[in-house]
Amino acid sequence: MPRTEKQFQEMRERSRQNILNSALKVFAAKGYQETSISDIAIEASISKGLLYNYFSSKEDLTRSVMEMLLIELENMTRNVESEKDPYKKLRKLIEEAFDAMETNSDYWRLYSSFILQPETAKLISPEFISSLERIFNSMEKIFSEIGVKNAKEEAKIFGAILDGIAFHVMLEGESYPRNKMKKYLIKKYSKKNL
Amino acid sequence: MPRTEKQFQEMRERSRQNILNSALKVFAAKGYQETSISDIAIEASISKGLLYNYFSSKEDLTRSVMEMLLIELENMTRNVESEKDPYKKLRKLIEEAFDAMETNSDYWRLYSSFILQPETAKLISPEFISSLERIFNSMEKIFSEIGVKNAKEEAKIFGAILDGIAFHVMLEGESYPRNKMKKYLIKKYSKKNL
Amino acid sequence: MPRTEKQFQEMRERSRQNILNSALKVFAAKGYQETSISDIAIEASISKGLLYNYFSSKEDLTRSVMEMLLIELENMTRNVESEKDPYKKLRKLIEEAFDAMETNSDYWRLYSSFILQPETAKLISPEFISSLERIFNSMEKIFSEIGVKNAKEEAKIFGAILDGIAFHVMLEGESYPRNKMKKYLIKKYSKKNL
Amino acid sequence: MPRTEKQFQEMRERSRQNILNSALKVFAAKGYQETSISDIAIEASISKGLLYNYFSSKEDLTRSVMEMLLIELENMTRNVESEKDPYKKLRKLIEEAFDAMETNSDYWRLYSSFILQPETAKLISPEFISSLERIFNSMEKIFSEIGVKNAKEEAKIFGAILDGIAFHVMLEGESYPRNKMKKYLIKKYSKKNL
DNA sequence: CATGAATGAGCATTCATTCAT
DNA sequence: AATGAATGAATGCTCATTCAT
Repeated sequence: MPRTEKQFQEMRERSRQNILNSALKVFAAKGYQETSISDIAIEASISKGLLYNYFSSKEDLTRSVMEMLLIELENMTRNVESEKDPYKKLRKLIEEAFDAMETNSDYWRLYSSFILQPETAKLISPEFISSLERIFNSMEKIFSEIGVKNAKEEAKIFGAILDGIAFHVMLEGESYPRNKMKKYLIKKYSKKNL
Repeated sequence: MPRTEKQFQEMRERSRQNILNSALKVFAAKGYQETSISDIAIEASISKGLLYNYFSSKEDLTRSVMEMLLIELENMTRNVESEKDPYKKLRKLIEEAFDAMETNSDYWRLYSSFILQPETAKLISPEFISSLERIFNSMEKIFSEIGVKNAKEEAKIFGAILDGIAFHVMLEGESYPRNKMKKYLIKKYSKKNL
Repeated sequence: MPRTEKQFQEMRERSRQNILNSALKVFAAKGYQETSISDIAIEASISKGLLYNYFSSKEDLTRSVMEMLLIELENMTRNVESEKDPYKKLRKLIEEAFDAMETNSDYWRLYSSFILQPETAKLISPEFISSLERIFNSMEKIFSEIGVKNAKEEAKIFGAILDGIAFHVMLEGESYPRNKMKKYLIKKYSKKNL
Repeated sequence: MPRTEKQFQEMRERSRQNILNSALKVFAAKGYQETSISDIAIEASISKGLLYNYFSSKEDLTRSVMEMLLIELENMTRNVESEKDPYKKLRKLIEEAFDAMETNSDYWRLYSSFILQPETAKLISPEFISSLERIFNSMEKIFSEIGVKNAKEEAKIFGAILDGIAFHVMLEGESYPRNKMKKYLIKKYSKKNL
């Protein structure tokens, strides 16, 4: 009995996801430039040829990996929406950001380096920027709800603080006082101080 | 008759600077990995072989380029020391940072990507981190002079804001409201508001 | 439909042998240092890239070529073992050595130069020395069987004569009186004269 | 007062010898292929340019170095001529050969590898072969004086033994029983045994 | 005579991509 | 769909040789 069209599509999708996850894993571990198509095929336990059946080039694969990361980033901010209290939203944002630095530092590093390298930057910018705008907008709304003046600017500063700290953490590693800064930020952006 | 020792040294120094500047230019335009030694030699209008007369490897050249950038960065913060008034110091820091984003955005991008890519990061980290620490320390002193509580944390936040904004500017380019943010930050960190 | 595992293995083995034989040929004709990977690839009618699919480096390829030669050398002495009479063994050794000088002189030259050049010597020495020892041991046994006093030293001298002549043949080429020397040696090491 | 033509010639000759000795030293230490013109110029404490004032190419320099070695080799055998007794001549030849293996092993190795590598071999063969013939002839004369039958063949065998042992010593290094073999050969080629 | 900066062809090696099966 | 052998262009680097001074 031949497989149905649907089964077939599911198989393809699973295979595609397998490749994407493998690529992300190897990219994060070795860096983008140091990762060869071969490395990814091995990690995914498939042949190089098959990989080209799913992605037309290394560039195409890279673009898709970056889209994955983008979606994850958006999910992170979406989680925050479940909170009602805007102060709690801010607190959750801070906590999520610090958590990500801790547990997914390789991905953050990959993410940032994708953005900063001309070759990979050109693969994502448009989507990324609109995604970033959505995130800033939702932050701005939070500050508005709280009643902060200049909510737009404060949202941008808030975002810059989180990204700037992430950058410093990537740079200094363990020696950066992550915990102290997290607590300090939570206090600074609490009801009492805004 | 052979050239004098001094003549040779001058030739070497000129040639070395020519190569360093060319490398910086091409690295900034294309990114580190996409730049070949050939590209740099062409930009410098010399042969590949000659480049190796001055730098023993691509890594050596890269390290030297990064040292140039580091010195420039330190100069930037040193300028600030000429001010007496701590509020003016903060203002000058902000202005210098925004100026750098504007005029040297390629170099900033290169600089950040150097730090984020495993392969290039290892070439500079130690010096960079100690340089960063000096900068943070001088920021902390400024906040102390002003009398801000938690000067250490506030200095880190101040630095994170500047680097975070630089990151967002690299990302969004012209669409980022640099001027508005600069003014807002200057006001936020003025005597009236601290 | 993909090729079967077995088909791939056969392809690989054929290709590997092709490369090894081509390498031996070019090494023998031009010498190790003067032979480029390109030369070998051209001789083997494949791309340079493919060569690296089979051998991880020029060094690796060279090592494999030397192993081939070593095996051939051992086979030569092993043939001798089939004889029962120790005098006939000596005679056969002499004959085989002179045959090798004649038919495989390039390989002998390559072999010797491999051993004498620091860079290639390090690739084979251990195996070669133990192989040489085995050969000397079996020669010593022959002389012992014959009842020669100082069998060990006489074996070493016998080996030195063969290698020394080979060296002179490489040097003088056709002008060296190989045939006369072969006959003379056979007589010298015959039952009548020992 | 300008230098006389003669003084001038002497200076050039001294300079030339300096380069030749430096080249020999570096060739012997690092191997021919691994030695660059730069290495030799540094060893000779002169500039690369000046070296080309004395030798037109690396090949030319190499040829001259090999001629030096050849002359040294001939001197070695000429020393032997001072002895009257042919048995003592043989003994002295053996002793000189073993001494050379011990004290000048690097030069021997270089010498042999020169002969065995196609590229360098072509630079010397004709002179070398006639030199070798002279040496064989003088050996033949010694055996004739002693009254050995087949003096020509025995001379060739004697020479082959010495070269063959030198080859094995280069190969096995310290583990080769040089002293035992030297003594054994001296005895074997003494009045009592010939 | 003497210097060493400069050249350029050549080398070993890598890797994204193609393709016969 | 699936394989991995095969390609070829590109890369970092070396070095004999030349030449302006």
